[in-house]
Amino acid sequence: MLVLPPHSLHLRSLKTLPLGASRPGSRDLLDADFAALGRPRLPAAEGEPESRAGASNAAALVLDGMVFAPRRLRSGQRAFLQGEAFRNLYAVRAGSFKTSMVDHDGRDQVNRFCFPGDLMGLDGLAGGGHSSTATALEDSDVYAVPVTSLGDPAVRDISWHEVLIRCMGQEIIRQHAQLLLLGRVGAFGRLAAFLLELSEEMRARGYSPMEFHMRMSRADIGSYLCLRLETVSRALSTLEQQGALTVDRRHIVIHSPEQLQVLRDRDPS
Amino acid sequence: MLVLPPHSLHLRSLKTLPLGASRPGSRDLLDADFAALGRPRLPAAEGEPESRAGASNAAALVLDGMVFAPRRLRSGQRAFLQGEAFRNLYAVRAGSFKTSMVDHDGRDQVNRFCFPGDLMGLDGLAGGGHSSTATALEDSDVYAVPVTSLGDPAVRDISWHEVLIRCMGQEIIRQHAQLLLLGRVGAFGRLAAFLLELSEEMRARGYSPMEFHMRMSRADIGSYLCLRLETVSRALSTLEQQGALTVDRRHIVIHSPEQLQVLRDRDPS
DNA sequence: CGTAAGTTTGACAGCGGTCAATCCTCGTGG
DNA sequence: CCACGAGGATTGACCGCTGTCAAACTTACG
Repeated sequence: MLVLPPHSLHLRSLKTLPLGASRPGSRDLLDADFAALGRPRLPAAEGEPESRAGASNAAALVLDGMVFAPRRLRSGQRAFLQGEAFRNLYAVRAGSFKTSMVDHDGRDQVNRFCFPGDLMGLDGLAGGGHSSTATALEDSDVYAVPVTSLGDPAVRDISWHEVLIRCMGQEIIRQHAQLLLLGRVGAFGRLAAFLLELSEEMRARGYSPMEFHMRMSRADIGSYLCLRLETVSRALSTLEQQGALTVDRRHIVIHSPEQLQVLRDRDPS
Repeated sequence: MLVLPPHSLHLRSLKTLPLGASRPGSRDLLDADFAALGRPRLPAAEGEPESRAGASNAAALVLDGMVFAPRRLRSGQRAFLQGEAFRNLYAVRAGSFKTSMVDHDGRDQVNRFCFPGDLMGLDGLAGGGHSSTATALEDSDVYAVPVTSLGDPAVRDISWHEVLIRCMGQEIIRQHAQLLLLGRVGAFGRLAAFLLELSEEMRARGYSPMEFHMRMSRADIGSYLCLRLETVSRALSTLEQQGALTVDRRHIVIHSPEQLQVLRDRDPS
């Protein structure tokens, strides 16, 4: 049985707060936290001996039993499905995901892209089962956090509730900001905002914010931004012609973040 | 000091769950719950004697002190402002509100319309103050629920946290559904969805779902649906010409909800 | 090597945005 | 009581952005 070190999820929940609030070196702390949750392992049960380091402190005791072993998901596999009963929240340990909803016609809308440290499945907390599907964009690892940890009197922990409430508040703000974006700007502004968003995710995880690899397809990006994939492709090509960035397949090199910011902030439509 | 009867907010939190889950007569219960919170009163402090009926049961005791007297807001006044420190959640007692975000240019995006029983200000729970503004669309009453009730050990109540988590989950689902709508259908489908949404709100509160008065302007509707006000006006006129509804100023009579459903569900782009 | 999936690019049409004029309703003040 | 002005709503004209359809190309993978 794995245990949750103190603050690990709490720190993660603060990840998307204004960066000024995070102290330097916080990323290392977070990585350490996640590493302490257990080594990556394959889905097949392996009896590898568990290192119980850190299991004996107080916070770990309070949350003991709340987190299971990480699960490895191959690209395209789903952590949970829309309509499925709500059993777990999922914390991304490695890799990336998209969460999407499908309507009765089969068209699906991407709600969010998730990276290490992100919590998936919050919509299930409304009580009606999962209302979205989480699909791995590459081979990824997730921690499953059983929902029973919320209702079980033995595990009830106010701080864990507060972490959750904070995460959900951030999710709500994220969605509002997305709405604001869609109402304010056209295809170029939306794509610029998306690229800057990705860039920020990369920076927050210690990768280069100026050069990165997108794991999602053009169709996924289009769905996320309420655009057709052709429009996304065209806008990328145009931005490349304008010298704002270089795009090779899914590899992006940003040359002028300033230009992207202008498109995001001032481009009417 | 007013007290919160057992389940009152909890019942409200279930308001937007699938209707199949709500039992008949639930609306009367909800009204009774809100009525028990206190009579409507003007903002000026009036020393009218407080009826303490129901104050002595266990649930009321647990939540005692969490709810203040309702506040009367005139049309156009704000319950809270974007950027303001987060001090209260607000439960609508009577009237209606819009919550909106403004960007650096002053353009504002309506996120949601709120009616009696709705909880406003959930975005403040992320920890960074209010990220939106709540504006009364008519003379309205709200209950202010101090955020201190969340952190104060004396008032800590797991069920209250769970109510909040459930409300936030529903808010997240609502936003996802809105995104799905925007990506799927064009102006007519969006407007049809909006009218059916309003219709459902009216039905849930005991008013006629086929004939009602909209308190929001065309500009507000357009902002909410990511459309210009002229497009909203045009679409309304066209729907009227098609016989789906009658529109007189802000008074709506729906003649064919079926036609609206078709527009919402099947109309591409 | 062949098939499938993803991407790019082109042509074209239409929806919705923009600008503008007019109308209507309501509140205010003469 | 009426005149006036402001804000909201409607309608028209125009056009540009983006969706749609289609074809060609590249890469990945069996």
